[in-house]
Amino acid sequence: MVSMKDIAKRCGVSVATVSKALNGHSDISEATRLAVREKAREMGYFPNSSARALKTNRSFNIGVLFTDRAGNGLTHDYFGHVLDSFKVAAEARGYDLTFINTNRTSRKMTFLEHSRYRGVDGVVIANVDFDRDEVMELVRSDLPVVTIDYSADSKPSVVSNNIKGMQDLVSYVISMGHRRIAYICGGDESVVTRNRIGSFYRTMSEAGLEVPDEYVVRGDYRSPDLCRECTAGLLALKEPPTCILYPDDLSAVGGYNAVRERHLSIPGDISLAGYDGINLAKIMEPQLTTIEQDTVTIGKTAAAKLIGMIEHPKTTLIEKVIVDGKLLKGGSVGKLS
Amino acid sequence: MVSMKDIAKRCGVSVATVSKALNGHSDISEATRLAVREKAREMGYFPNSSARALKTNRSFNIGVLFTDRAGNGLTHDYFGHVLDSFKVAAEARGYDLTFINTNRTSRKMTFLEHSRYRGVDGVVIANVDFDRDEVMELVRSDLPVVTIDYSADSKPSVVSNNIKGMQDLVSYVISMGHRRIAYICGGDESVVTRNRIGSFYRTMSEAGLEVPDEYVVRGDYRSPDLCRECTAGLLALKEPPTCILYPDDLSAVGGYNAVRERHLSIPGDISLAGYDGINLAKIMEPQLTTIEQDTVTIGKTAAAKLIGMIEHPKTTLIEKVIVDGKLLKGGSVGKLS
DNA sequence: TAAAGCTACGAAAACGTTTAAGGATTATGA
DNA sequence: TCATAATCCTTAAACGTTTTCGTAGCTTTA
Repeated sequence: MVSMKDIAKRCGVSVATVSKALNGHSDISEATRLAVREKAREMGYFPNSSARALKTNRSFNIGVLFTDRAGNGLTHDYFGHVLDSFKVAAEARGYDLTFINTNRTSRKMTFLEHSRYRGVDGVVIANVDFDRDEVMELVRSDLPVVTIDYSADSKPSVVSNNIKGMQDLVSYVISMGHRRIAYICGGDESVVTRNRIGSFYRTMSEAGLEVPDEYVVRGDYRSPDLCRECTAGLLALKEPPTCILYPDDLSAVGGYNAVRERHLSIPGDISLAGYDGINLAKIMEPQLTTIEQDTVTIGKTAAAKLIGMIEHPKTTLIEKVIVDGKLLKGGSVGKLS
Repeated sequence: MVSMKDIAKRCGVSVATVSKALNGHSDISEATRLAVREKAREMGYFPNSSARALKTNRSFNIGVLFTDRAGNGLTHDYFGHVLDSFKVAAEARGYDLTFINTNRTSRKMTFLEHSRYRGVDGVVIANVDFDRDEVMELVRSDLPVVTIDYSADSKPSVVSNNIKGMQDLVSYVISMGHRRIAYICGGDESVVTRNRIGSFYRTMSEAGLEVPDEYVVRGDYRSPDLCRECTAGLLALKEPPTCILYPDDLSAVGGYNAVRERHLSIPGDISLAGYDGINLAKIMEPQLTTIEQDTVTIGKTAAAKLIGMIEHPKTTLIEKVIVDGKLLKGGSVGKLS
């Protein structure tokens, strides 16, 4: 590897001059700056990130804490897209991404210890169990952190507007003539789940519609099988709903299956709607009505916030940014006369 | 951050002794070793990875080069699972993962330059365009590299057994009584595509079956829409196939849609089969017959190979490891009398 | 009792950077 | 003409490790 020392030798200047020339300090003449930069380019020089990090305490590396029940959140469509967008935005500003959600190492480090060990400049957290001590230790630390779809007082966050999303979806379904609307909701106690349930009830109530208790059942996220069962239960009611809402698009597939097993048609006999707007929703037949989350904006905004905290800690607000989703009208919700 | 210097001070020994005690060198007495380790634990010490990397040229960091046409391969179900498995295996051996497939940085680095800049110990490459100069530069470099689903002479690789997979699938379909089998294949010129096509023809031929030219059409990977069109074309033939194979499971969804649009039934009127065995395949109705790729083994093996190259360069073979998939019999392929 | 060999530790250099402080040369001003 | 200032560069220390080499003090051996 070619180092500054090599460039210095070839240019006949000191290492310090090379450093300053490359970093654009003002006490270097235009002539040497150009000469050094040219030689550096010619010799294929790139800085050693470890040395730089050691000296400056800046690694230009961002820690990623993404998990789901299955493991690392890498196989999760919605969060995969969010991460993707985050990555593009971060890289455009010179940051790389390193996973810090170690599954099991020899010596056990907490997430915070791992972050310090790797010297990351900041951490983005999404889709984890925020009740875990380890996670809260990180959130409460002095490290720049941004959380996605969860808000802590101490750190900025980017959250999807689940209240408005649910409201838009339910309003649309009502506008299509439905009165008996059921909701298979997520199985956890997260803010996301609570907000969606709350918004569901409120929107229904504001439209003057009753929601029988048996219309709101606990399903789970990304669980087509469980949601298939729940759907079967709803369809077996003596007064079944005319439309069923699911916690996410993947779960809605379970609904499609339950309906088809009974040789019913969508949306002729029953209407269904999902949430998230992943690719799958667009290729289902009939196309799934859903709320498309703006993963690009969420990821990009989170990256901007985190890098803001890193580079301008004084002027970056600890705020909660709310990103709206978009109603995607598919054929899965039919018009009731 | 607590450093070795702090521990040294508290223990009344030199920094060198602390380093050696923590790293288990033999020229340290049992007594001091224990004392140092205890203090380190007590003070919450963790090494500074930058300093260590700078000194030892070992970062315990692995570069990840995963892309797809859409971007970073993070939203790709099959490779997402492979990466997931790789990650678990690598972390168990103390390695972290950093992306090196930078989309666009201020100063443009090649993948190799980026790898050296970050000082990664090795790189895992999957699902990229291996014809790109940048990729081949990396593959041909002296850096430890392992490739997935592609083999270069100079580096070990882990590849899915597409030949056997296709053979198993086609044999099964034939055993179900099908004679007129069509194949919508991938749209690129990759080894994966070539091997599958070759295996398809060979298996058909060995069974004494003809394959009309119009039965093999160019689709594309993960493209339900294109594959829906191709399916429509096949169904419109004056002698349509009784079974259609797709390049992957997602694309098969396009097939399902095309069939349903025509009010035909699966597998009553037409049988379909996919490839990959992603979660989606298991929740489709009827369940999709497919070849389930062993993503866990692929990822785990790749990690073992790469770490082998890093830690024991002399004794690690530059070999091609072939991992078999598993036939998953769903209801989408029916029995023909 | 002296030479040799161990054992357990420390001093110091090195990895590749950044940066504060200082020094040499030239330009400016009275 | 001389002090002062500005410009451009160098020296050296530092970041937190690892590792080579040296050595003090002890034990063994003959």
